[in-house]
Amino acid sequence: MPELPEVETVRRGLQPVLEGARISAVTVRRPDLRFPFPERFAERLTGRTVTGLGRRAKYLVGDLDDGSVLLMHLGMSGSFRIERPGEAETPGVFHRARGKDAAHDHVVFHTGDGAAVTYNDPRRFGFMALATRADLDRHPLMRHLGREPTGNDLDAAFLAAAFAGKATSLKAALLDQTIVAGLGNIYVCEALWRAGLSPLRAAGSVVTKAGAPTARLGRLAEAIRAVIADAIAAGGSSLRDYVQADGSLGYFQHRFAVYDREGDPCPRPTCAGVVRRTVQSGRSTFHCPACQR
DNA sequence: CGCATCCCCTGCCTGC
DNA sequence: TGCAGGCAGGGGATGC
Repeated sequence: MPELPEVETVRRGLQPVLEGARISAVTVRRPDLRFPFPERFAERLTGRTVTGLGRRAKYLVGDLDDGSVLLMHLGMSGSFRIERPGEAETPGVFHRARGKDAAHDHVVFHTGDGAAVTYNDPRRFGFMALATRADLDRHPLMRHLGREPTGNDLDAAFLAAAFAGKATSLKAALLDQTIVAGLGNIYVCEALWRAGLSPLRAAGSVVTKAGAPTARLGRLAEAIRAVIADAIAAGGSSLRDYVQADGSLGYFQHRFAVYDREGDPCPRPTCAGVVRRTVQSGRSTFHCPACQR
């Protein structure tokens, strides 16, 4: 999927269209995404006004004027596009550069002022759900989510407590959404490279026996926050097959330090290592064995 | 409970 | 050029 920075960028693109807008109609063209749509999904949204569009981890969270909440997850391949009458797609919102076949347009939200917001998702790993604002934190999809990687509350002490005693790898621990909510495969690889830590190392091994935070964990927390903040600032385009509506590719042009760079020299100036690909939990890991220990 | 594996689904890329 | 196989941003279900 779009990872957290991409979801945040999508949120910022949709916000001006959806916030304050009345939903005049909802079309569900294909009901079998990752999970079935809630009962009477379209009816429950129609006529509502969107009072706010937020984000929690990789979920878009739309508040409605009756206290209900629309949760949207983009899965691996979900994207939105905006169409207004007599206007091209709105810059700043990602859409797929390829494969954005109308066959995969699964949901269309029509607003009172004539805009259409279409959800497209070829792989159908995305989904939508309804909740209520009052119970949002207790909702099954939200309840177990861990800390956001965007703020200062992600620090060494928190990671120490979360990693203490864990035999699982640092890579797997950082992908665990109940610890840090919103990190995905790309940014975990990048953050571990920035922190100089091996993804293969046991998570518990970076915590002292007393469970006290280490300097390593301080570097890791800082690296995670920095990687995410940089990607959001750059417009979140980590995905080569996403473009902004003006055609620019954004952040992907930077490429990454290690992600998808197997065999390339490690970009750290003082390092002579070569980026290596391994598989952890069935997913690719990229790291430099020379400077990530 | 912690942890690893498998799977959902479609499209793109590589190699034969 | 066609086709088979591998791989992809996520994360829930299952089984040890």
